[in-house]
Amino acid sequence: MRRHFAIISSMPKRSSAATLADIALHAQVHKTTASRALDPERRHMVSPEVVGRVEAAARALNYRVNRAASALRTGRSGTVGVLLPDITNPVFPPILRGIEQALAAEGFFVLVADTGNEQAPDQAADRMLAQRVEGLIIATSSLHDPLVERLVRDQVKVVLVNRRDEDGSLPAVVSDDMLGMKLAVDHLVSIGHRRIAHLSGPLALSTGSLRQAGFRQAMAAHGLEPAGFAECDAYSCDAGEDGTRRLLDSEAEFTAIVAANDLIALGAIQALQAQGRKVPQDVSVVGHNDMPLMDRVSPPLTTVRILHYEMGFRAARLLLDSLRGVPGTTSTVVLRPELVVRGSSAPL
Amino acid sequence: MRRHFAIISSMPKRSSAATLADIALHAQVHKTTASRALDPERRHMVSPEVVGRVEAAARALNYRVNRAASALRTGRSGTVGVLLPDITNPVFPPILRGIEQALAAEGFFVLVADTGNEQAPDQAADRMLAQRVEGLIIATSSLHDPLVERLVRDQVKVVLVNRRDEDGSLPAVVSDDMLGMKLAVDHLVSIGHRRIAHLSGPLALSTGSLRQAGFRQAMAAHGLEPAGFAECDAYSCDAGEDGTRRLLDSEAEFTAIVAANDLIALGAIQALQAQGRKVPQDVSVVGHNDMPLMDRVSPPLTTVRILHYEMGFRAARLLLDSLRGVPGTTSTVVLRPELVVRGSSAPL
DNA sequence: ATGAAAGCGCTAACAT
DNA sequence: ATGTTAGCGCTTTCAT
Repeated sequence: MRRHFAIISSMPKRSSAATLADIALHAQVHKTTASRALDPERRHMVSPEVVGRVEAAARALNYRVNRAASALRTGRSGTVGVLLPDITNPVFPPILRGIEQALAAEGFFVLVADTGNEQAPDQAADRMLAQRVEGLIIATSSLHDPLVERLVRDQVKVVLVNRRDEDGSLPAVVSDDMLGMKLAVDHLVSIGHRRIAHLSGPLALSTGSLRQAGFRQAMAAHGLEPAGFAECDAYSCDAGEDGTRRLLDSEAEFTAIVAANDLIALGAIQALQAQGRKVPQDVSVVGHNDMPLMDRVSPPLTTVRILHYEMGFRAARLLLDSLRGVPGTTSTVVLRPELVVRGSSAPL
Repeated sequence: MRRHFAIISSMPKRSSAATLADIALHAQVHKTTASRALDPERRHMVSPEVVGRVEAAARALNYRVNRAASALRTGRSGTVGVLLPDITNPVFPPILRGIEQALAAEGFFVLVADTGNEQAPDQAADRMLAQRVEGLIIATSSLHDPLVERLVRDQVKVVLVNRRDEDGSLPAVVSDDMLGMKLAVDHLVSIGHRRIAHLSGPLALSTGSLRQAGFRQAMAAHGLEPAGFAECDAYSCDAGEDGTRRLLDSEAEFTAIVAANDLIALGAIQALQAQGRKVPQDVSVVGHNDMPLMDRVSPPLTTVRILHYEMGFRAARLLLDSLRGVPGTTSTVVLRPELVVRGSSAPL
């Protein structure tokens, strides 16, 4: 096309974007030389004077390398895919931000798929692989995830974030879920609670399963039995309300609830108040995650703070290292959570 | 490479990903035919029987089209860039989700850049253009945005979301900011308030500017003068606290505040309470956006609900139409907000 | 230090 | 309905 126009007349500028050939022409060098001059990694092979000419030409023609072409040639697309279950869940934005900033610093881009309900993560992953992403960061995985297993079989570079696989064989960046629950239980015990119930997340997820195990272990360490238990089928307020109603119906007696997640905790508070039980006077509630705004809900939520941003950032770094063949990138990074005491828990 | 291996020995399967040539070989057709058979748009040119053979081969070899190659050939990358100022601001996740789902439905991918503080949106946009995104959805633009002007000059397809440009010449999907403020003011007036102050957002942004104008206009319609005004330099709790302190220092007398945004409203409540003023008994506060969790903060926030998800969804649709050359895609879509009355506002 | 040639994998245009 | 040819724009050999 452009060539065609060029023959007809000297076009005003470019009918489409400038290419290396244009730069080469303008700077009076071969396009190979132009390519080298514009790449910091290979610039040293070119005389400073030529580098100057090429850069000037690139600026004059508003040149931008065509990543589709270089991706085809080199096999590197400069993109990484991120699979999220639901970006509107407040846990994920800071994770995504950490991922994005770690990758942007190295010139990589993030392709995001919010796999939500309708669209299966499998499809999203396949489309991403067609886009030739160099690796995948997955926040959607369950303990036994067929998708993840398939990806690993296909030798796709994968890092899990916020979730881990059953046998811990995949690189993952997570918070110490067992420790988090211990912090919550220890806090409640220290202010006098003995009858403590647990609202778990989905047990098919590592977070749900590990936090439940952490709860039981922490209780046992104090010589206590769980005073009640209900599994919530999602990390949402609704699921928390529902789980709490089941807990109340079971006629379990408890003075405190440890929830697997802040949203579940908010649902629990809602359900308790609907039954006339005051939080924290009648029942203390502790969440997990310390999502944004948890200091401003009513009552302000006592919770376990997780380093979301850092989780995303380190997951991205782990993937970058793995792409560059740095050894030891199969390791799992476990971040240390901390307790944040607010108004939803009170001495018995 | 692969060719090389193939000569040495019959490799176990593929040393790298299968290509069209592999499929063609396997299905005993020319690769052009294979290409046609795998593309729904061109499948009709191929006999059903051959389509079957090709599809079987593709499945057997786990074939995925190389988008880098097809992007180079067709000039279409199947990606769209999204520029966000801060994904951790709760306004943006639902917008991003709407964008993502509208685009995914058409086989497009989203490249996200969180331009935050450090990295200029300009750089992100340039890198995206190098990636050959087919268009850009921008949520970061100010009223006079040099970046947007440059992009338009370069004929980049751009849609603004949640923000608009000064003269409304660019396609944009926004909420009716003036109407939103009228809803807030009318509500307060209807429950007896007369002395109403405004905490605006940054006036360089269309939302800040239009909401301020909407506030003044709505007040004037009731024959009222603004009882006080402060510009907040960001849409954040901190900026809201700061603005409220300035309002209080100015010794303006008011019984209600209309904030340009929920986070600013939360900051205002914080600052008022710190001065011993109760919300809503002493001062009513109305927010804007109805971010997630605004029904659970203390007191539950009266606010103006914006259709964030739909805003993102329609912005993406607008861009898709524009990419396909549908006429009339320069139009601006204005969505209708609605008032949500909760506990932060009360009769005088 | 620079240039020439080749080809990544795909699809559009042109045969047959 | 299928095949042939060519080339998108880049970077990696391999010369010079």
